[in-house]
Amino acid sequence: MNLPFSAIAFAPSYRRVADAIAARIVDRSLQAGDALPTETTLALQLGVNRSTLREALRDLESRGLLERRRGSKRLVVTHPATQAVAERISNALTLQQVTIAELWETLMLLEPPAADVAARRCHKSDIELLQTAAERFVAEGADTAAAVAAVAAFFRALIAATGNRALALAHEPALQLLQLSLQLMIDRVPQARARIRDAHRKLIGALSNADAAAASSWMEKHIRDFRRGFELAGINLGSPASGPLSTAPVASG
Amino acid sequence: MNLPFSAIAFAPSYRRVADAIAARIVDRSLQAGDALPTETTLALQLGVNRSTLREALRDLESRGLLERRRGSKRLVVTHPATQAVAERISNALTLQQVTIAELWETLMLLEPPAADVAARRCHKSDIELLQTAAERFVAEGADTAAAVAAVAAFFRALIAATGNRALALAHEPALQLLQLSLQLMIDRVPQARARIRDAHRKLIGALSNADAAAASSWMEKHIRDFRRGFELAGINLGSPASGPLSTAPVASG
DNA sequence: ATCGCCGGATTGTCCGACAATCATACTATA
DNA sequence: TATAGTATGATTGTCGGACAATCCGGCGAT
Repeated sequence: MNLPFSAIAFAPSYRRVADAIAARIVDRSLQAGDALPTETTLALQLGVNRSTLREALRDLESRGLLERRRGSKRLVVTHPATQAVAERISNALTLQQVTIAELWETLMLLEPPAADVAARRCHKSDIELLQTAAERFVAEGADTAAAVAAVAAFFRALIAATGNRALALAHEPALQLLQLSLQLMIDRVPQARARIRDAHRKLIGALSNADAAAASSWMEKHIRDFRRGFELAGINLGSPASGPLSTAPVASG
Repeated sequence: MNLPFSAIAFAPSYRRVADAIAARIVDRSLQAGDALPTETTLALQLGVNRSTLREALRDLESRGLLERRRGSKRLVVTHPATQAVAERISNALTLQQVTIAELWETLMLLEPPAADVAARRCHKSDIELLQTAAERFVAEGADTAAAVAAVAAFFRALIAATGNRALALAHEPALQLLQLSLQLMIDRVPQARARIRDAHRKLIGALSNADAAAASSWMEKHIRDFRRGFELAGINLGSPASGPLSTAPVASG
């Protein structure tokens, strides 16, 4: 019997350095908002060359653990923002060619019970956010992209009303990746706008009355409508969703 | 009236380079599995210095778009693995100090309807995976960590049975981050093992019979049990969940 | 207090270098 | 012939140093 050797792992130092810094962010000995020492001193402290350190910094930067304030030189410690993390996920899903059907189903599973929870918890301020999103949707006449953004904002506001950040992160990718299809749908299906507007109103009403059951069922109808809209618009539900895979220069603010 | 200037975005070239390469991976002109050119030629092609290029490569590497095969030098194009992406999310949630209650609630919303869907779709092979996970759970006597891993594997198998990858990614972070609490719970609550075992059996039965309603309701009981277990174990549901924030050296295989 | 200016500090980018390691072809040996 | 050993070249990881552009903070003038 030959007992198998476990492959020994050797990490190059740029990765060890990155992990060392990451560990200190995660265990909060480096607080969010703190400015990192300068590259030279950091390299000196860690005993590596500045080039090596910089490779590690790029790693951390792309993990969302570090970021550079606009128009500033120094790197500051940050915690990854929901939006940024979700974008990463969206990218991953896009690359795996996840279908529109899968994304829709995810929303279908997630949002109705989320609406239920939101109805039990939401405060006045949450309602107001929903209201403004709904109004923005109605206000957008020609600009379909803006209208779709308003729809997404409505969903986000609703999830925010649950106060559950894990939930927010879970639904965000589906939201991001469906936006293009949604836009196409609204462009092609004339009655979509009215139906979405109505759904928003009903949902706001249900949440205002803390009527969980109503909120859930309206949300279900709302999302089911999406699917019907997709079909009416001739969108192939089996086709992979392409999200905002724009690797556009991010103006970090 | 002063019309606001939109802040002009200037991206340093290491980021532009990273985005350029990322774009070619996303639009599949660089297929997964392809080996990248050598750093020198790549730097030459992109018109930047090798040091600069390497910073970009670290970025891509940490996005999961590139990886280095074990014991090899060349970087190859990859698509981010679910596991890796989920780990990123878990890290983000940890840093935001998401509470155990939030994670539990996410599972509570997600899994029952997922079980419903799974019951309608799952094949024999899916059932077998569930079966082995359940057996592994029973087999693990003393090793609580392994038992918890088996529980997680059961959940993963169930979500896999839905055939929905977006769903898989959505529930993964909650799964990862609850593992520690779950372990603690199983250690402290004697009857937990038996209840989990029973839940597994009932779920497998429901899925075998394609009984969606039963699957959903058993799953709901299963997860509700977790909460009761947490309370019995004296786990504070309001406390932030600390996941496997190990920045341990990853032996990429 | 606000504005403009200046010197030092810091980052972004480049160049060149070298040891360690990997890939490969070639050779020797059983 | 198949396996083990050896030599050679290519590639990566890491280093040191360099320099322009830009940011920061203080100082003086208004």
